[in-house]
Amino acid sequence: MATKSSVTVVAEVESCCSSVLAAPLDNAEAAQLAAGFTALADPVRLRVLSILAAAPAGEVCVCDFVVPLGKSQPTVSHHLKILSEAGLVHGDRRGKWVWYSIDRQRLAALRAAIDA
Amino acid sequence: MATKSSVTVVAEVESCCSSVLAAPLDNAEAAQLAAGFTALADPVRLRVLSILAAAPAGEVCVCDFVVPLGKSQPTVSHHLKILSEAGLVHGDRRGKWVWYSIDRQRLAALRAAIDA
DNA sequence: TGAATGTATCGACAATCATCAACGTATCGA
DNA sequence: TCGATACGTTGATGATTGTCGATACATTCA
Repeated sequence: MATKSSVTVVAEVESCCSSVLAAPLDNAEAAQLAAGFTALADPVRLRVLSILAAAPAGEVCVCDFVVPLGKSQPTVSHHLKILSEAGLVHGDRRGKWVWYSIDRQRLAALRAAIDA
Repeated sequence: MATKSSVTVVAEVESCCSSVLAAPLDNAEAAQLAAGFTALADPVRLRVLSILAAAPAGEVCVCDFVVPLGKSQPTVSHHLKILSEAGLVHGDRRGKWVWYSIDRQRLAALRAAIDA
């Protein structure tokens, strides 16, 4: 990971159509897509998405990640932040708890980027 | 990236069916998938795939990556190795040259992993 | 065999990352 | 207002990564 814009690279990946396999990617497009895949490039974060997807209500409270992931609460919070900044999940505060859910549209955008 | 198996994680991602959104991933499956996405999590490597996909013959000689990528030959070789170890590309030596091509099947396997 | 060319590897460096302990912030119930 | 609980942030640390120069390996041609 050489280049990074450090903050929200959220918006652009969504705007469909930038497929790796279609156009010869320029540096900027490549960096935006890479930021998305970077969010997926960690076992803990993939398991976060897996747990979210398997949740009946489609959302999971932060505290319910700690035990299944076997990671400390700050570490879980860290990964959720990265997923959130990549636009792959969204957090919703309700009282003391924050419920996270998957943004399947954004996930689909990444999937489309490596679509033939 | 905390955990790493350091060598070829090639074989398992291919064996279909392990979707992040279907089953609650265990550590091993998550690590294998993460290794695949790690290979995609770099702008240079995404551009490598893009250049390969755009090539009329479907394959590109190593030397023809250097200028468009704007990276040194060792760096290009390094990225090709990573993509190769992830099973996303294959190199074919012909005389002095090595021609690389995309393994679209492996790419499809990663795509399927984030499929709803 | 030797020179030239295309690739891969090695060694080193700066930058980034995952992780946790400690602390700060926010919400709820008493 | 006070104490308890749920999350987020900060700071530090060890490991990994991307990069390049130097060098080694492989192949072709003379």
